[in-house]
Amino acid sequence: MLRITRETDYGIILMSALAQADEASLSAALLARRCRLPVPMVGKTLKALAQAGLLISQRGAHGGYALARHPAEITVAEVVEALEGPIAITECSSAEPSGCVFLEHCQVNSHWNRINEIIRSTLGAISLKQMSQWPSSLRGADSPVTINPLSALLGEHSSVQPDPTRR
Amino acid sequence: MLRITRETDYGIILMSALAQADEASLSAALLARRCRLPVPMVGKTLKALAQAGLLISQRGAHGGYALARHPAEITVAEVVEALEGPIAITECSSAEPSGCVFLEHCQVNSHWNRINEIIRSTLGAISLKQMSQWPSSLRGADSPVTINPLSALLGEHSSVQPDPTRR
DNA sequence: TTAATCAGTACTAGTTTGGTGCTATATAAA
DNA sequence: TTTATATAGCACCAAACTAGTACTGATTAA
Repeated sequence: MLRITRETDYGIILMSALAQADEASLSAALLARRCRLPVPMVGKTLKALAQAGLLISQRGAHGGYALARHPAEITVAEVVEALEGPIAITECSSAEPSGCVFLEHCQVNSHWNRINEIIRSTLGAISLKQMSQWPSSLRGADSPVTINPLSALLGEHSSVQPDPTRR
Repeated sequence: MLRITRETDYGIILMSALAQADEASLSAALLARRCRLPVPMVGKTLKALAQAGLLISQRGAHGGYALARHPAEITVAEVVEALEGPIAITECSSAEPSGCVFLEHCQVNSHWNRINEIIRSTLGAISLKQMSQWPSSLRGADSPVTINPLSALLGEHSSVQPDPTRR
């Protein structure tokens, strides 16, 4: 648990595929084939990403989707927030009022806010360029974000590869 | 989004209440009253936490629940995992095989594993004792966990208190 | 024996997720 | 101008999950 939705998973995969594609723009159908993902969901996901301004769409023949910015300047946090809304680990971590009248004597709320901030900045410290490269090159310092808890761990953790299956 | 369930939220609040209670043991009904949470959900949540070994339950009159260990030695990660199962930000980050046959040429999977590890160790670096204290005392160094991305941010971020409502 | 209290299970309404289908609109090229 | 190719925008659906309720049984102190 504590999981991103499958659509967000798709979103990251698709954006990564665009980041490392030779072509400037790719159609939804081609992207689906290249990433081996179901076509309808790919269309839906790309639409949402375009609406959020992370992709630029071109209609009509020879149309398709292209990254709106350089992959080093798009963060994982942006993609997650485009597809799931603001990152909020609890109801009370979100920007909108949650309607809880007990906040004033809630001891754990501010701690969750801090935890939320760490998660947000962790995801904000990883660029699409990094996500689109194979693990060994993750150490490259092309992230645009300065606060970077990720860097504290990179290279110190033995990369855990738990199981040989996906989806 | 990217949210813990409300039951987990309750779980942390309840464990924190136990951590700072004068009594060694509290009944579900009393805890519910003290935390202003719905009684049935409190009972359900406490049962699950006891089953996971984080609480010790005592049946019968004058029974109730008590922390199984010292609050400084119980982490937020443990509570989350007790109520939601293993922390896995994607299907493929979990320990169980996900059945995805494309893992071998999935570029983003290993990156998610690293992100997952950061989130897990962030939650594993925060003790119940810390959660049960008011924000200013969070800086105290009583966490049993050595790898601590939290420490990189503590004291540097201005505490954001977004909205005055909860639940 | 009795009242208090946890254990276990089953159930339900509502929401979210994952996915499908259809129609409208835009565009390049024949 | 027509046609094939694409995206845009809905509306819809089944399955799963979440949050919460209800009830019965077991345990224990007084």
